[in-house]
Amino acid sequence: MRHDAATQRQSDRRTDILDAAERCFARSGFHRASMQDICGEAGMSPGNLYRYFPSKEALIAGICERNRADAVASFAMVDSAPDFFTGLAGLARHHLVDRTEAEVGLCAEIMAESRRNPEVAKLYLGIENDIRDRIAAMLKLAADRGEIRNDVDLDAAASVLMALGDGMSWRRSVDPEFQPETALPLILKMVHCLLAKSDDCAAPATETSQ
Amino acid sequence: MRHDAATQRQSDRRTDILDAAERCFARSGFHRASMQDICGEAGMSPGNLYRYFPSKEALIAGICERNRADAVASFAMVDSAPDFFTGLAGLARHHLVDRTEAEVGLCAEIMAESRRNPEVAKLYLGIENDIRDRIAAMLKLAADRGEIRNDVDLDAAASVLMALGDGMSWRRSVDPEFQPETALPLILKMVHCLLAKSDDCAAPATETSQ
DNA sequence: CTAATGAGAATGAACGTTCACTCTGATATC
DNA sequence: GATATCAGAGTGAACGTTCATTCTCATTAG
Repeated sequence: MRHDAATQRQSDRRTDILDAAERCFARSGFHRASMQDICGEAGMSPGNLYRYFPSKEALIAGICERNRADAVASFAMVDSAPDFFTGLAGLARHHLVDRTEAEVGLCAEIMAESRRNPEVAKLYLGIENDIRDRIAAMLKLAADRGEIRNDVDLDAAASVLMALGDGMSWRRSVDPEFQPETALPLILKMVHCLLAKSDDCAAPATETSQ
Repeated sequence: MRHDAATQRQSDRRTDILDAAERCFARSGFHRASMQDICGEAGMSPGNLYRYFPSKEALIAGICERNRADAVASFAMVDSAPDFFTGLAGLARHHLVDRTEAEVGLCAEIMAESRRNPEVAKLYLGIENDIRDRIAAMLKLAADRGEIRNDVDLDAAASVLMALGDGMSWRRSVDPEFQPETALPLILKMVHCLLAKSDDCAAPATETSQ
């Protein structure tokens, strides 16, 4: 089809623009990054950029959606983990340590923007609910398998895990002195204590530290 | 002295303005609240407001400082608590449940702003370090008293506690469905597991829930 | 030729801030 | 006691800037 080439080209252009916008947004935040900045970064004039995205809001929404896709993808590793706590540790490491400064910053930007912008809020809560569901499913599966205790409110636990992750991620983006590597083992131990069967509650105290 | 009356009056006016600004900021955020809004809320013309504060930045900084004072004050209750875990529970309840929507929102606004505004960042990190130090002191005291185990990195634990608090607070401000009351007992239990001496690790499992 | 692609100047609204001015009440002068 | 003088609280229209968005016109591809 002749269409394909043009459509593909359009899609590529959109991706280029989103890439440029992402760089600008991570650097300066949604508000301080002007369309002129983004145009400069994308090597494109404003008039032309507006042929691909109808507004700055649309750019922000586009960035959020890409972020959503990435976040959901990061759950793939969980399915291939041998047991619940190993999967959780991998997820935590990916979320808290492996992500670049820019990724963490962009994520914080989205969180902050969701407080102001209803459009972004809807997208953001969509992501969050999606992730919570996945975590809850993880917990459910682990409970069925007998890997964790079964007298805990799983939905509440999922919320707590998310709040924990958000808090750490946020702190990392705000406090340059914060060291995720130091905190991670403590967190894992804490969660282990909360969820593990009482038998092996005190077992793995400092296996990851030092 | 004749000065006193005038000085007092000036100070009162500044407080009035900060109150108005706080209401506007909590409602619309730092960026979306215009100086006109604040002037309206304060019942005052722009020209006059600028006689008391040199810029919008100065208003924001003023709000942050007041917030700092409040946060520090909330640690008073800890000193009067019978033991560590009781004090921590009170602190957590105050921080996560008792605070109004507006207070939580304003706090989130400050956190977000600190990512953009170096002035606010300095103030915010000042607050945070102050609080971390207090938490670390709490932990140290509890460790000395033998209330908690002594093989934990106390500074790291303080960071984790703060991240936990921030994460919960943030979530409350962003997700209307989030219920702090449900999550609180889980969190307390988790922290108890992390810090309590292994003997009574599994002891208070669901004492607060149900 | 015409339709898509692109550039970049122009537009208009929003906003923080300023400025020239008024109003009020106290103090000093006669 | 009445009047002139003055400080400073308060006003609100206007200014300059920033920024998202649009308009006009050139270039290129089919």
